[in-house]
Amino acid sequence: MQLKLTDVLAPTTSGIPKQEPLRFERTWPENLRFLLSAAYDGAKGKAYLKLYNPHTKRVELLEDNTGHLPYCYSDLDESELRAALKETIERLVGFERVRLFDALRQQEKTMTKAIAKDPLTIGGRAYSVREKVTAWEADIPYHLNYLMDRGLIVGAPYLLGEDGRLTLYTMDTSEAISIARRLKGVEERDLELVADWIRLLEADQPDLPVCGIDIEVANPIATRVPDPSKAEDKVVAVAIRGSDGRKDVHVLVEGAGPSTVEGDGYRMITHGSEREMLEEVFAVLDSEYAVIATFNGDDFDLPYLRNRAERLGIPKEKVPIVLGREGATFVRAVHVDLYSFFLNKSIQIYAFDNKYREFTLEGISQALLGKGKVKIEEPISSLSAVKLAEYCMNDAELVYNLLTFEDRLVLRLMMVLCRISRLPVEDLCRHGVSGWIKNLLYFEHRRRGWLIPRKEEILEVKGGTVTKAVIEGKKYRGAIVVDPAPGIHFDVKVVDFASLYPSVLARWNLSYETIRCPHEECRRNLVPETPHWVCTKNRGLQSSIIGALKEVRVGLYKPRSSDKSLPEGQRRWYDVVQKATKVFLNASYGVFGFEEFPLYCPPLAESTAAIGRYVFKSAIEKVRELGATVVYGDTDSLFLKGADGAILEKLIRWAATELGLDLEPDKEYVYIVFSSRKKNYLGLTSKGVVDVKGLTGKKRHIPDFIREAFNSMLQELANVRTPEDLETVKRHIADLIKTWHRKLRKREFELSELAFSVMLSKQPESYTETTPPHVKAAKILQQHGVQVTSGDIIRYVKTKDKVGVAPLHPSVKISKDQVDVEKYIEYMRSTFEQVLDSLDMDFDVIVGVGSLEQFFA
DNA sequence: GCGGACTGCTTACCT
DNA sequence: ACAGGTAAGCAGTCCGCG
Repeated sequence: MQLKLTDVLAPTTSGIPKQEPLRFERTWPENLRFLLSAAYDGAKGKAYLKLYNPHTKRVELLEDNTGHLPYCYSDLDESELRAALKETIERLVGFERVRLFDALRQQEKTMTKAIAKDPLTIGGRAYSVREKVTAWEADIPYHLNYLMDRGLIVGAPYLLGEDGRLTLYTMDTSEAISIARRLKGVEERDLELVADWIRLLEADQPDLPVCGIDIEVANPIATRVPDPSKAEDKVVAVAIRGSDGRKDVHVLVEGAGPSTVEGDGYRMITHGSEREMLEEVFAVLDSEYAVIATFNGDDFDLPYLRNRAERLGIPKEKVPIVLGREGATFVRAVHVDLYSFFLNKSIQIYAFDNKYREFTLEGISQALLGKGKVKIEEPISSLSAVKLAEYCMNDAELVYNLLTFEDRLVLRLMMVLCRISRLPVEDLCRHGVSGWIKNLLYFEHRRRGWLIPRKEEILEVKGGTVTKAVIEGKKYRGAIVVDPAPGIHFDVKVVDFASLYPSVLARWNLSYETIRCPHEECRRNLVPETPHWVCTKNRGLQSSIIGALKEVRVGLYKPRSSDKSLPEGQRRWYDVVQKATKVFLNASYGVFGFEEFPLYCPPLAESTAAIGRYVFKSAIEKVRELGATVVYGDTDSLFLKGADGAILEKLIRWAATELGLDLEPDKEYVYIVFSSRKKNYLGLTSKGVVDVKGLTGKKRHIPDFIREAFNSMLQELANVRTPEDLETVKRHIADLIKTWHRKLRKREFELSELAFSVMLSKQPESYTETTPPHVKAAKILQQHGVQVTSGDIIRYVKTKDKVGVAPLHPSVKISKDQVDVEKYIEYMRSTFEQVLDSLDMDFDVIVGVGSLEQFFA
């Protein structure tokens, strides 16, 4: 059955005119610039912008000429403010009465705007305005405030006028609206917002000159990481890998004169003087690249270089590094810290599909590039110049590759995320997805002339939650998981609601200002299972903006990312946009249930989940009414048996008309195996892939030995097409279990195959309640002088001795005899049982527990 | 003093 | 520092047992 929903329900996206191929390095007007970042120049007391000029391939700095100043709002009047701000009054320029829209109370409000000479007067000092009076919008970093007030979006192209004015350079609004109009499901009232997203996401992009850098420091104590704030030790190597082909590694060889040697695919430049070496490096970093990437440069490389330069007496104007409170950047380039970017959970999960686990250069590079660091046996300070050069160059190469692999995927992803969040790249890298959404919503408030509410205000006006979570300690009830029907089921079809929570947000007008709004007449518009109501008079801010983003993702970028008729380069770009929008949509509900989010609104998060449950339950009921069976379901997906094409079509049409939501056919399983456990199943999809969810056999911490044994079972299961095939395959599975079991018994394994690898999520000392095995192993490592920190993956094997575990590490000697084989058999048993249960098989019977055969094995 | 039942902690997963 | 829901292993504790 091939149900083509789009044919039934809505016009396809093929009705949308295809864009001309994306325009990289095409002919742009002479005054075209790309906005890369904004910053504050403390010395001049002014904001400035970093603009990339694609014609000269250089970054230009544009100082503010609008007279913009830092400010915040207060509900006191001028005289009250003057009295309260006596200590800092000379740093204030003045006060203005302003009218703003108070969205919480849905009414205009008069506020006093306190305008300051510098950002620290607003916040950051003991006498700052926000310390002395209740202030609004006083926590926004000044450079972000500046971008918001000028409506400027980083990552977007602008035309630079003679007067320094910047005009967004994109397709016309009318053109964007005509595209928006053809997307299905876009309401007339949201057309403009949808068009705005399209303009922004379709805008041209430059091929920025980029590089990756890495430094090495000679520290006398090998186990201690050098302190960048002191920068006491010499910088012995700096490597730069650039998109212009530069592969330079500068190495300090004291006593020797300057020389340039061609290394293996790179240039090694030796310096007799550290100072001269750094000056030469600084000159390159101050002019050649628009984007400079590091791995942990915010916390190490850049502050180290900056402070080391100062120690060496290099004049300030020759050091292009700017240190800020949150990190570091360059004067004429933007800094991208890949470490903090990859640390971002949303990036890890949604953009990279959980492909990397560890947040080290080695771990991430291995997972994404299939390459790693150069192995060295000695400490940095005792490496030969050539070895050091090779090591440092390789790291810079990895950094560069991480930024640029797959057609600059990461760089493009960052630039799209900047466009969506309206953040500069540096800020984007440093903040989590809640920071991104915060900035987007703040920006929209400013655009509309709305006052950004204070966190306490929202809580006071909107109140808390009323539902009870299933998990103790959670704030409200979440999604429903249907009990799976245990056993093997043939011909199962899955349908799911496309981006359920964002759709609910959009469809039910959910926003912090529309939930429990002040209008009496809206109180009847209740959210199921709660006493909350939703505004019927005004369109919610975040409801419309997230809704619009969802429409462009679903209507444009998702289909285009897999549209084989498009050129590959273009498809890749659409995949980047598709990924970036996914990250935003996925987080758009959760942030409102996150206490630290400045627009935290418990009833809003609670209502979103409640409507999600309502929708889900209604769908289950509808399935039954249509005569099919729900064999499993989780949050937004339904696994159906006995649902033919006609039933699916009816179901989907029902969801569209009755709920206004997209229910989509997802996978089809030839067969699927459920135990009684939720979030645990295995099935063969119609595409011939064995899909495994949640089973221990696929968890990443388990020993390779067990995973391999489990995978060999999956290979067998891939051969099952009909119930008849099952018996043969079950026999094969029994055989293979016997084989793997025998291998374990006879100790035919390498220690490394038996290693559990579990992440240490805190410092070992911080485990006060219990001492889990991986923590025991970590503590043993410490006793052997091995450094362990939070975030490390600890590898250990289970042993027969009293401790029960031994870390697997070169510095700890263990032998195969120490292994507790019984424990591993037990682990293997429980891993397999999750599947065998439902196939009417029994691990113990297969391996013959208590049998003579086993006794003599 | 010992073992089973139970609870809470921890990690990894699913949506 | 997006959310809640689920599974599993293990450490530690409670409880019964003349």
